[in-house]
Amino acid sequence: MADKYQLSEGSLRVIMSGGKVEDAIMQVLGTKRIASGSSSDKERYRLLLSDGKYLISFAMLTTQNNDKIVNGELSDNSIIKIKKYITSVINNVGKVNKRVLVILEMETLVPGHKSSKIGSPEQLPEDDSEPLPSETKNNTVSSSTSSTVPQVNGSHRNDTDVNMSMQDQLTHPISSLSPYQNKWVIKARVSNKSSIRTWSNSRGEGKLFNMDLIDESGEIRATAFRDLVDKFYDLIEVDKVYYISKCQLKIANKQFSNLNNDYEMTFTPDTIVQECHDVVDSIPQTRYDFISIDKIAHIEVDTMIDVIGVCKSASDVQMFQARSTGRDLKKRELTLVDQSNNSIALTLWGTEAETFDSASQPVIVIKGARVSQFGGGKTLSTNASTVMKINPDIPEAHRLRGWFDNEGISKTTVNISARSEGGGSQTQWINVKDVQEMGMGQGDKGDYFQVVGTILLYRSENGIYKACPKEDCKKKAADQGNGMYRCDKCNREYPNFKYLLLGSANIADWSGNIWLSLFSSEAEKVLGMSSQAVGEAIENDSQALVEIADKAHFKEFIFKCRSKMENYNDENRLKTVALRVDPVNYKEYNSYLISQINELLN
DNA sequence: CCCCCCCC
Repeated sequence: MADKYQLSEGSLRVIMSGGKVEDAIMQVLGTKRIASGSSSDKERYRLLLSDGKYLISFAMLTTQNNDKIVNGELSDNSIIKIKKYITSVINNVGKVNKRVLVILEMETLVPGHKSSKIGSPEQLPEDDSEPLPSETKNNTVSSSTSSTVPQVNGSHRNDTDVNMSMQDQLTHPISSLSPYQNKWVIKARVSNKSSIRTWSNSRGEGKLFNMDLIDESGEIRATAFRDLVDKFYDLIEVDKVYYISKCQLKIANKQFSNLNNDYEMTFTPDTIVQECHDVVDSIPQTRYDFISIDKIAHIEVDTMIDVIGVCKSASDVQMFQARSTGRDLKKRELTLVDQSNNSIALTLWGTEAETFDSASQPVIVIKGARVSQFGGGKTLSTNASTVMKINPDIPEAHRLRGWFDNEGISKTTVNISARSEGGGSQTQWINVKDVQEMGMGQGDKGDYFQVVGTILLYRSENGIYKACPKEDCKKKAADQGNGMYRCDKCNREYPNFKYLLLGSANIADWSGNIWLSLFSSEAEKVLGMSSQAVGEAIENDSQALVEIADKAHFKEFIFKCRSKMENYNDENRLKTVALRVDPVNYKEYNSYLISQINELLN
């Protein structure tokens, strides 16, 4: 198998003197993990690389390729094709300049175990080409890429000296920045810029803003503080490309950023930022590491993730006071769904919540949402550093749109934000006959349980009423006969009302049947219609609910219920309310059945 | 040097 491929002999000599070789075929003779600065760092790997004639030990993989080593695809003797690379000359004080090869994109042609060492490659001699003038002059770094080699022609421009000094220089890939090497210039696109934020705490006060910088090799977050905010905030514009140098690097705190970099930068008084006016198509817009929604169920709370989903529905804006700060808050909860047929709630805040419009069911792309947990389900929340894009022009968004419009729209989804009653612990599964037999509803708080049941009969009589229009008030409104509706609870009259369903259904499983009352929101799910739509249908045809209810018959759901004994006319009656109705989550239900079977076997 | 982002 290995005979199929001929190594690109001599290509290392070209590449390592700044030249360009397309799709060079090389052999990996060794891999070595580079000691990292901290335990939170991503591992970095250095390769011993041969072109059959020469070998170099200064080859590095960008961390995006690490999985190839971890999964064993890339091992000793593997033959690879180098599809995209950058070289950088690193200045070692008092020593000869060293050129490093950074592999951005590669493909494994033959795995190591199916190959053996080819030829007798020798150490590539030290760079024998004359160093570029800018390298000597600025005592700094340079690089060339396989796709865009910056032109050293600044002397013919009418720019100022400062401009020329920046633009003449060859640049350094973001993925190779580290705190141990501070002579560099990057050429990066600003993919996101925060607003100016002020802080005040025990260590002082000030203002700051962050930006996300991106190039072909990777991305990094940069922050400017205090007077540097005044100096740079207006200069830096989103989507523009800049030459940036002389920032301080430090270990990134992963808790607050989802950028794929172990480090982040801080602007200093020496920092230089200069706009790049060339047309630079090679620098990407934004990098995403999308996590499919079903996988979020297993992701640790407080992790920052990127996600893409169709906004299937959204709540209205809700206003409340923060318990801790007393501040007035506004939120809106979106339901996102993707090809995994799972859905998750995403909370937007403030202005973003107010202005969001879900009517067209747009594709939402989020970079850096925080995973949180509520009532046993997982949810997502945006924060100050989150970037949200609506219907962005990226392939993933078009693919998702196509899926949703064609099939996703009609599929039932598993809601991973669903909460189980009782403080996050699993609600007990029971059979319908047990509701009576277990003596449910004796306590004053009632008993909670869930059943899987089929609707035998949905009662259509008195299934709807005109309620107080105030949000969250469910009181029946009295028609005053003059176009006004009176709510006794709010003690006022309104010119309007809202329809609410008064659901009642008989559901059955193998063991028996039981009558349930349903909250309006849950009755809507069973009927597949909003209360308002049902109300309007009845206005046109008083018997409309009979037909609507008939469509719900023989449908199967999970009913999460509360049973409580109530006293009616001196007679005790067990009342059971379906607090929540969901499509059957077979994964969850089957694991319950399996545990039951195991119990029987023991 | 921020990094709070809230609630059910």
